Amino acid sequence: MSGRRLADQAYSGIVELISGQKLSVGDRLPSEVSLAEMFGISRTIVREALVRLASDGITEARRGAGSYVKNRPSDRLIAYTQTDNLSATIGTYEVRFVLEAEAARLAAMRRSAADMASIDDALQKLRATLLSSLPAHAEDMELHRQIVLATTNPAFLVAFEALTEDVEQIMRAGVDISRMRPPEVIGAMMREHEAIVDAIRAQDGDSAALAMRWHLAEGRKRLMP
Amino acid sequence: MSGRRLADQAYSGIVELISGQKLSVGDRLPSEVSLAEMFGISRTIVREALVRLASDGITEARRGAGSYVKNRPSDRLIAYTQTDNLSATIGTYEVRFVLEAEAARLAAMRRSAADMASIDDALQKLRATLLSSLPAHAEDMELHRQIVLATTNPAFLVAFEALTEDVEQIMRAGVDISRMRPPEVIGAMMREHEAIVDAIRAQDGDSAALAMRWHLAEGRKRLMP
DNA sequence: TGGGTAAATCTGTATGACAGGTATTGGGTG
DNA sequence: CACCCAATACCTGTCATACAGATTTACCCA
Repeated sequence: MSGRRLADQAYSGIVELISGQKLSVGDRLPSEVSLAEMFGISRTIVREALVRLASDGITEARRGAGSYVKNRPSDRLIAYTQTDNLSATIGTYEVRFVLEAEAARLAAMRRSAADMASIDDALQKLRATLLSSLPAHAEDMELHRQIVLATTNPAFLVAFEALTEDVEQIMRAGVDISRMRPPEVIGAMMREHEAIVDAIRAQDGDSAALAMRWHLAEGRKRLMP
Repeated sequence: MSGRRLADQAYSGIVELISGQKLSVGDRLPSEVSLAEMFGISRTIVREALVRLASDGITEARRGAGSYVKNRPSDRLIAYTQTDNLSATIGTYEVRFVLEAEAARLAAMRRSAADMASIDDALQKLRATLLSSLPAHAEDMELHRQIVLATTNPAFLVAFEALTEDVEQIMRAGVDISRMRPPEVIGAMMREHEAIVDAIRAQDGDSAALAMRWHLAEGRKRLMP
């Protein structure tokens, strides 16, 4: 993938160490010095990889004792990064359907005035960017994010951000966004977003969820004609 | 919270630096040496914090140039770590309702024979642990995980794991699990899980989703009597 | 003014060191 | 022989220093 930095290679190496063979949950993995020798790099870099592994919930470091396997990285999750962009994107949409539709419903039911202002602001910025024919992926995501925020449930945000990080990784890996926005589509995208925002404004949960589902379905169609 | 390690403090400090003041997306944050002096720690530790920030998608490091803000951490996400355990758990359940219910439906529709075997295996291990009156949180989560895996959609797993990591962090922070498992509850938990698994076995999506919703609702009740 | 080069700055990586935990071993005692 | 405790080896957390390679900035010359 992007293994330019040594720490990335070390990360992958340790993941393979865990996933590939006998290390199961609770097992101790080799000491930092051993890993450094194993991969032919310095302990500094091994530590960086371990920090990320711990941050990803795969390992857990115990001071004075060692690093331990906390959750085995699933083979399918690893395979995800090797899945072709299109099917990965489709899979992501499937989750967004259930997650964001419900988020839109809750947002409609709970939004504060301040939330509504943030959503309107994001919508306006999206409109401006869309009309200028520039890539608007960031603005699009920001609007969705503001809607998720309005649920006042941080757990929704956690799940949403895990997904978008994924999407962005896919995008970075090569999906051409600009291709999928012929001029006549821009108006449709805006109308879809406006329908969602209007439903949230009207505090109509069912309509918001429906509008979000519609919007995501249309978006998926645009990706796979 | 968990600020025992210096890198955690540095992480929070940098987040506050971005979130608290004028740093917006695209801005460069102070150099590693500056940050080290700022927090009174070594550059090594600053780097660990930056590695995690980059891993979390908040910053982006450009060799020779500096670290840049990629996504602003939302204030509510920060507040999440300071939310009391109970309401955070309830918030998580709200998301699990929509996410896992749909995962159960898809699992029922798509499961392979191998998936079914993994689910049965996880169920059996959960039963054994429950009957021995030991903490069974790990086994419980593993069963849910296997169900999510059976969707054959890695994006579901991404969202699910982001949530469970969160849940475990909450658990680690002090929720007493054993308290909430008086003997008469064990049978109920098993019946709920069996209902889900049976529906998946019968490839009945609606029943699976319903059983999962019921199970999560009961679980939430057990947490907040 | 414009352009190109040199200097300053910054991240990526390596090495060595020490403090303060944790696990283990081995010896002493009953 | 079994058990408890202390010495010891091992490990992570942290710091300081150094240098290579990339990038930005500054300056000088044309």
